[in-house]
Amino acid sequence: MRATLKDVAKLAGLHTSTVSRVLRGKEDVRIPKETKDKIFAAAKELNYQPDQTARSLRTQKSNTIGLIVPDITNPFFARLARSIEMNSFERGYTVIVCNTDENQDKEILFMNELLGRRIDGLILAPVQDSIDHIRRLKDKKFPFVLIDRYFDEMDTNAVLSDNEATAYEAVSYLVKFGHKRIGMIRGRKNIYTIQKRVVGYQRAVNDYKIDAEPQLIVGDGFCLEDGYDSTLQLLNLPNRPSAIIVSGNLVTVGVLKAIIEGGLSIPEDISVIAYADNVFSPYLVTPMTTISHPLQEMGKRAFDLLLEHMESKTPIPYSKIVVQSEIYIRGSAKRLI
Amino acid sequence: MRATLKDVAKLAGLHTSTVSRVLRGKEDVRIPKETKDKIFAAAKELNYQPDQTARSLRTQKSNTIGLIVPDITNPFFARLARSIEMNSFERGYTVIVCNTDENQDKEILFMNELLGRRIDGLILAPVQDSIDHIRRLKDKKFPFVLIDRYFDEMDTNAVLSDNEATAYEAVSYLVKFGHKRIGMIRGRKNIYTIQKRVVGYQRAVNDYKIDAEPQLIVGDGFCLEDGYDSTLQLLNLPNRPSAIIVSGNLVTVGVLKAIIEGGLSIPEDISVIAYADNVFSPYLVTPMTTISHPLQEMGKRAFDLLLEHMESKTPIPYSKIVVQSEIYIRGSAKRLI
DNA sequence: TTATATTAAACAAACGATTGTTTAAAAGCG
DNA sequence: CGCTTTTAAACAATCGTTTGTTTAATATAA
Repeated sequence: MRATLKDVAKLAGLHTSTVSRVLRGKEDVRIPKETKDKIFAAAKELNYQPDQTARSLRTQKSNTIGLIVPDITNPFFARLARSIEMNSFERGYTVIVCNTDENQDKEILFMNELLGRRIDGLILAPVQDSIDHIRRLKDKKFPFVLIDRYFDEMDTNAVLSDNEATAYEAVSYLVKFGHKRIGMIRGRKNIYTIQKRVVGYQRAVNDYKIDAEPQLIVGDGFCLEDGYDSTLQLLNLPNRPSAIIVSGNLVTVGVLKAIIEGGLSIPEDISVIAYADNVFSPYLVTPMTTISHPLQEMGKRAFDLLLEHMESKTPIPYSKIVVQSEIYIRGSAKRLI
Repeated sequence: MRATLKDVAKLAGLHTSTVSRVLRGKEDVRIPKETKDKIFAAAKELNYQPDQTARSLRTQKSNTIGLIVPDITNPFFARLARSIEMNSFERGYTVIVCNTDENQDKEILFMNELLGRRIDGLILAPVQDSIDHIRRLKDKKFPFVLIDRYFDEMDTNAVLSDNEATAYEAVSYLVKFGHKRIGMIRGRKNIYTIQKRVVGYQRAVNDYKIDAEPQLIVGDGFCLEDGYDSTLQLLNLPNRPSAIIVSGNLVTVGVLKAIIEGGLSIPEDISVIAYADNVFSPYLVTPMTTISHPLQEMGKRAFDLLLEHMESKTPIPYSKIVVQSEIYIRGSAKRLI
């Protein structure tokens, strides 16, 4: 069996309280070096390791945070998770990861589970089909930060990117290349991120007075199949767009699949700009022009923000951090003029 | 504050022990429906949720497992993690994920941290620079299963694929296409998986009596840069190979980078077969012929195996599960004859 | 009717730490 | 020397559950 404080105390011939104090080493109670040495020696001999569950129970702090994302398999969230995990561990926190699959029920289930495990804080990319459970979190002043997604109607901590701006920029870029009919494959409609992109797209379309048909905006999901189907929809339009803007790593793969299967090529037949974050983009059939996120930074800032809220005794104001995305110009958008 | 058992008990006018028994609902002690209802009502009213840390302390079971992988950002491990997480949650377990970055010290640090948190079991893809800490785990009969990697000198649970066979097969395939000089970019030398692939490669090279120079085997890492550098090494050989077999998702990207930058193309100038598991493979500059793993199955079997060992009171024999990898023939290997 | 069996629920001791409070011994001081 | 102060370490309560054991009340049997 694992050695407990009591074992160490017995071996050192001291009381558990003394051992605890010495091993924690926090208090300014001066304890003779001799005693300390005895305790350290005993702890070492027994290979003592404090029991986190006992400690958590007593201190009401688990040194654990939850991370709820749609799918860790998506490079976007994998890299976010990676950064969060690294930063957490540096500060003595451990991360429990949950995948919602964009399923609202699962998200709520996970949240309850995590809360039961007395996590100290939560970082989540919410499914956004409902908001009540998150409002409850806020009401009970539980520390959490949203990542990549947000509720305009609710003030919370969040780390986001400026999707409206980048979408506008993407359209501008294509317009400058002579495109007058641009499709958008949007990913899940309900998602904040996506809605902002649509807004940016629409604003640009209006500003530049290019084709603004509702059928040009399609899609409602982040799977490969969603990208595939959406692309087909656009391709089958009576007057098909000369370019499309697509959201999501997997969706982009679906787009490629549909275009290639349709015997078309990028950018000769159709131009593509993708919101994507993965190392493969430059090496695809056509090197993909992408809008990408500083994921490592986003992860770090999310954790730092969470930490601040977890450690503060008094409520502090929420922060909405917006990071800068970047367009990586590669070969998937063709100049028409 | 969060409601405790005591609160529920008070509201229901009963003792905590009774409440606990009813809420747990395990024991066959028959309790009047009336009493039960009172308790359920009270629990519901207070929105009672048991405190896992307290429960863990008492029951000596955390319902948490650890997962230590090199890098969750690598699709290989992301998909493994995903599968493990899903299966775990279904059985009431939660997963703490740690990334070692192939750093042995980190792995040991994580292991101790996780053990302190009283995880019930561990799944890990070890760094394999040392073995003592794992032997200790085994000695204390702590339930764990290795995934993708193994120590030939130590009998443990593991879920693996047959790397020697697939490497042999890959060489055979290339030989049948007329290749007589095949390079291997191996990834980290120390890793079991890699060593087996090298063995398979060498056996095939001998069997088919094709070029067997030691310089044809290069590389010692899983980063993009490792792939890049290794490719350059092979390309700069006085007599460069007509094909290469490469290990790792990121390494493969590095290979692509080097080949493209060198003004060469796949498979015209050089053929490539990659051990890779990602959705992009079919849509790369050249659709990549890959050897891929049933990752979902591997994750599931690893968890099931772990569960079996966690739940068994008596020690049970270790299992070494070998799953079937598959070669996906795409366009990156050229027929020379 | 008394003894026994059954039922329903309370009691109380853990689990392994942390931490406010107390005690006992040693040191300091006039 | 007698008193106070300081130091060193023990005491004991607590965190929120679970679970073996008791108790009290009721039902059953002889």
